[in-house]
Amino acid sequence: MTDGESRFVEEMGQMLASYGMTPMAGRMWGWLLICEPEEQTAAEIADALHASRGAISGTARLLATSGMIRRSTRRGDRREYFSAPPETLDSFLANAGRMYSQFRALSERGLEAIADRPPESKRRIEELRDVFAFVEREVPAVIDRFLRERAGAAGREAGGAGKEAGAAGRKE
Amino acid sequence: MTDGESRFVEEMGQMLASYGMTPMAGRMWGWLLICEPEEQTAAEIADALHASRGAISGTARLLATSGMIRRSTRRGDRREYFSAPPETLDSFLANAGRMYSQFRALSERGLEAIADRPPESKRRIEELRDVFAFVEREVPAVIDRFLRERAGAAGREAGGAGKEAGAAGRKE
DNA sequence: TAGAACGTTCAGCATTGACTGAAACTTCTG
DNA sequence: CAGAAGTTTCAGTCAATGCTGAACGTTCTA
Repeated sequence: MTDGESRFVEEMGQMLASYGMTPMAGRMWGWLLICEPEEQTAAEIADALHASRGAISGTARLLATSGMIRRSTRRGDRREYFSAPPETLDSFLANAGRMYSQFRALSERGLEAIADRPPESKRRIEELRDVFAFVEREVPAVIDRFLRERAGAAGREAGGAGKEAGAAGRKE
Repeated sequence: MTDGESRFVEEMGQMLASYGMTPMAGRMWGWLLICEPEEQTAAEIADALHASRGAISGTARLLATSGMIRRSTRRGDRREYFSAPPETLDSFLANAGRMYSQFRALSERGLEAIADRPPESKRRIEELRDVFAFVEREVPAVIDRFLRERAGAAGREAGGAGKEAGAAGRKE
């Protein structure tokens, strides 16, 4: 792993850590986004990240459960191969979007807790609920729109080498 | 503070903590969203949350810096009053939206780190950059639209019960 | 100018939780 | 079946950090 790659992997670790995941989850995801070949075994990942097998195992489960990586196997090979193909991005974004619904739900509960207050007193938390309800609805629509536009106009942007992979009709 | 209020405050603590802030920041913000009167002194907050003065002081600075609460003073009163009026929501959302630009910037750097790779190898991280660049542009627009629709459609003095969240249009 | 009220700072404590490394478990090969 | 290769589990360690509480600094009142 080059210096630049290592820096990227480490920064991804810090970034995901700052959003509630573990540093190792960020490092592993970051590595799977840039590694070559695309699919890597647990041993290869542990080696690249200088991490223990145990850490890789637990982290792999975490990432796979939330859809951020994919695990696959090959006939006659007991090893598991991990990868972060573009499709997993959808899961990652959906995960990020979940934040909005969590806040919306929480503010609903807060509003119930002060249901007997005069209207003026409920203004703050009602605003919170309304804005999150709005964003909760609209952000997924924005992401959908991106995926659809991208699927339609393939290679509109720079460096458009291998971008024929449509976003909408993901293949296996 | 009633049981329901206490539960809300505590859950907000956990939620903001899971997104990188401290539990105390979440508790304080949650409390300022539902407390009565709207403006509270540091002493009142410390009392309500059973927290030390030191914790309130540090947390208040954190929240005020990121725009999530407002500090105000009154003539002839040395105390500071804290509040979380609806306007502060904008800062909170803008803060949340920063996540997208951080990821976009990080993936730019990752892409630079593997600039010499064959195009096929860069596909994953290019997709990451593209989708975040798109969301980074579009999400603020969505929020703006909400704020504008609300400002236009909702009479602020028409009573707190106005839960009309705007949001009518675009989704079919 | 005292004295009081309020806010801030900081060392120390306690908790949390991420990671390690070894042992147990499972699956493939000879 | 026996051994090897790979994965998971888990107790223990260690670093990170949120909070407390007391000391200090600052501003207003009598």
